[in-house]
This record gives sequence, C-alpha cells and structure tokens, in this order.
Amino acid sequence: MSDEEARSSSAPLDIIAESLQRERRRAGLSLTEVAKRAGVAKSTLSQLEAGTGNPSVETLWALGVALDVPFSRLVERPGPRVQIIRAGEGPVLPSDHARFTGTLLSSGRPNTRRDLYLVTVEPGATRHAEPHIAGSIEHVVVSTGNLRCGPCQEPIVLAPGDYANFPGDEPHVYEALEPGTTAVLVMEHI
Amino acid sequence: MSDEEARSSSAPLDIIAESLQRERRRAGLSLTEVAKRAGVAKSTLSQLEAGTGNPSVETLWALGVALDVPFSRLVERPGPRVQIIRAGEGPVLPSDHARFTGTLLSSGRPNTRRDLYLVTVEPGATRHAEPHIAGSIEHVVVSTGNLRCGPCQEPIVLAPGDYANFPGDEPHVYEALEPGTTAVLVMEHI
DNA sequence: CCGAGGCGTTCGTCAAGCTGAACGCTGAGA
DNA sequence: TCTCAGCGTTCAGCTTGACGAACGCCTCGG
Repeated sequence: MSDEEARSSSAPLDIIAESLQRERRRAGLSLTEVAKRAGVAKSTLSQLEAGTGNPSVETLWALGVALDVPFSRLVERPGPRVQIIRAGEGPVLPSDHARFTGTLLSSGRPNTRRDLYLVTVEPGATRHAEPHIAGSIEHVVVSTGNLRCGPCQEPIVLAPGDYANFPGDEPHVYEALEPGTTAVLVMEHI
Repeated sequence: MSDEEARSSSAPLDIIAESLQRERRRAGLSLTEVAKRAGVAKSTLSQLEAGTGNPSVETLWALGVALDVPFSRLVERPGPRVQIIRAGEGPVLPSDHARFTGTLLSSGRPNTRRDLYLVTVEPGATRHAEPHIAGSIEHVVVSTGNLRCGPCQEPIVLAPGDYANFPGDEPHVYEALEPGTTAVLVMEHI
C-alpha cells in the first residue's frame, strides 16, 4: 500500500483513531469533555484521534472507561448489519457421521470470537469432536429432543430448554437420545 | 487493597502481564524467541511479564501477532469452565409484558461481549425492545413456534430452525405468531 | 458589533517506554 | 570438569508519549 490510503484496515493505530472518534461522537461528548473524564490531556486525545501517536495501555484504558466501552471495542473494527438463514440453508459442517449435521449460522472472520451453529443429531452414533483451538468454549441450548454432550469424561444430558457450556479445547461428545434432536451451538473462541 | 496481593483482577497491566506469560508458555516459546519474532527488545518483554511498564499499543500488538492470539486476548481475563442451567432455571429478564420471558444463560462481566438468552414469547403482545448499547447485534434461532422479530421498520418472520441477526442498538420487536414460541438469543456486544 | 466561552489543534518541556549491551544462571556435550 | 549456547534479568541512553499553555476558530448573547 502506497501511503495514506488503503490503510483503512491493518494498522492498529488507525483503528484506534477511528474507534475513539466514533465512540466519542456517539456518546455526544466533546473531545475536551472525554479528556477531562479520562484524566488525560486533551492534546493527547487529539493526537490519538488524528492517528498520530501510539498510546500506552493505561491511556487507552482510561479512555475506554470514560467512553464506557469495553477495551476491545477500541482496538477492533466493526462489522456488517443483517442476515437471515432459513432452516435447511447455510453451509453444513462436514461430519464423519451422517447422523450429525451442523449448520454454520454466523461466523466472524479469522480473528473473530464466536461461531453460531444449528446442529441436528440422530440417535445411534456418538460424535466425538476433536478439540478446537485453545480457549474455546461451547455453549449449547437444546431445542428439541434430548442430547448428551460435554467433555468425554463428564458428559451431561440436556432436555429442551436446557443450557450448558463446557471447554471446546478438549475432546468432547455429542449424542442424541431421541430422534430429531436439535440444538443451538455457540462456539466461542474467547 | 494493600499492595501486591488481591490485585489479581483490576489493573490492566497485571492482566497483560499474566496473559503475556500464559500465552507464551502455552505456545512453548522462550521469552527471547517471542521478543525476536515480535521485533521488540527482550528487556521490554521481560518487564511487561513482570508487570512493570505500560506498553504502547504498537508493542502489545506486535506481541499479539508474534503469539498468534487476538489482541483482546491479552487485555482480558480468562473465564470459568463448566455451567449448566436447566430449563426454567436461571435469572429471568425483567419484562414489561408477561408474555415475554428472557432467561439469561450466559453472560460475562461488564466488559464481556456476548450474552446468551433463552426467550419464550406468547402471542398477543408485541415486545418493543429499546436499543441496547451501540454496536450490539442480536442473533436469533427459533426453536419452536413462529417469531416475528427484527428492527421495527423491517421485521422478519422466522420458523423453527430459522436464523437471523440484526442490529440491537436500534428499536426492535419480538412477537410470537403461535403459542409456545421459544428461541435462542445471542446478544453480541462486539 | 464585539466580547465571552467553548471547541479542537499546535507547541515546548518533562517523564517514561523502548532499546542494546552486559550480567548471572542453567544444562548439554566434548 | 570445562566450555558454550541459550535463558531471563538488570542497567544507561535515546527516543517518544503525555502534559499544560497558548493559539485560532466558531457561536452565542449583550
């Protein structure tokens, strides 16, 4: 990339500059006011919003508190808007067992932190899932049927409406106890 | 808090110190190696892992890249392990309409970025939800019944298994078209 | 018409983060 | 046993971020 343009994605400092200004505007606050609340010099904030400067964590943290947004909102870029996936549509997870289907409903790009699946499981075969990347957590809400799932050592049984979460970074199982078992799976990558 | 102890939660610099060391160990890398990959002096990294120092964003970003973890992993604290909430249990969302109940299944602390709800809606009343904090997105998967939901201007109708997401930071509605309508709601705060 | 108050930017000064070199330490290998 | 390579820590220096004051700009209100 040449110089000033097309850098609208990569550099963290530019993302911070954008985020800082966006969040401040949305809060309807003046630069002066935010600087005062955060306890940083307004000159510092001015430079940060201009993309100049390389804030320390303490400075950025203080600004996050003053703007009342989680820290990570300031260092990452926003996303799209509306999506619908009808039952039966959407990309289907490749599965070793025909009795297990997982449909990817929502996924962020590589550095995103949660995937949303609709899974259907039929009795007769236990799906042994290999561990995913470290730190991931799986959240399961059963819609219909009964599902045994969880870490291999300590699986749990969920009925419709039941919810559980467990580590996804160690071996775990999915097994239907009734035909037509469906569940919503939120795979969270921290 | 007195001095060194019990500070295991608040200060961002301590969180960073922990995270940096944890991620480095899990990657099986030496401090020297990580510093080299990230292009920062190993003295800098040493101080950061010791909790001394207040890194700039560029430095921390480089370390995140070198460790191959998302930036936010370094500035936030890990979580618990396993949880189950049986149908009917769990804290219930206060609602203006008796015909709408939302049960909080999973939530992080204030700075967390997604809440997981099980909602049940009965026909007869439309729930007008006030906008939540900016940037939030709502993901809905219908378990049973039929649900009309979405932004006030453009609501959509979902059948069992259908999925949709829409901005949660503008007015939106939930309305059941059948008795016994239930859905899983992932409220994502970016 | 013009002074007051707020806004965001720019400039010198000072403290603090980042650096590279030197240090003590441990373990493998001749 | 001695050596050497690699580890993580500590120490002066230079660079740079954060600060406060002064500046130009705009909008009210007398």
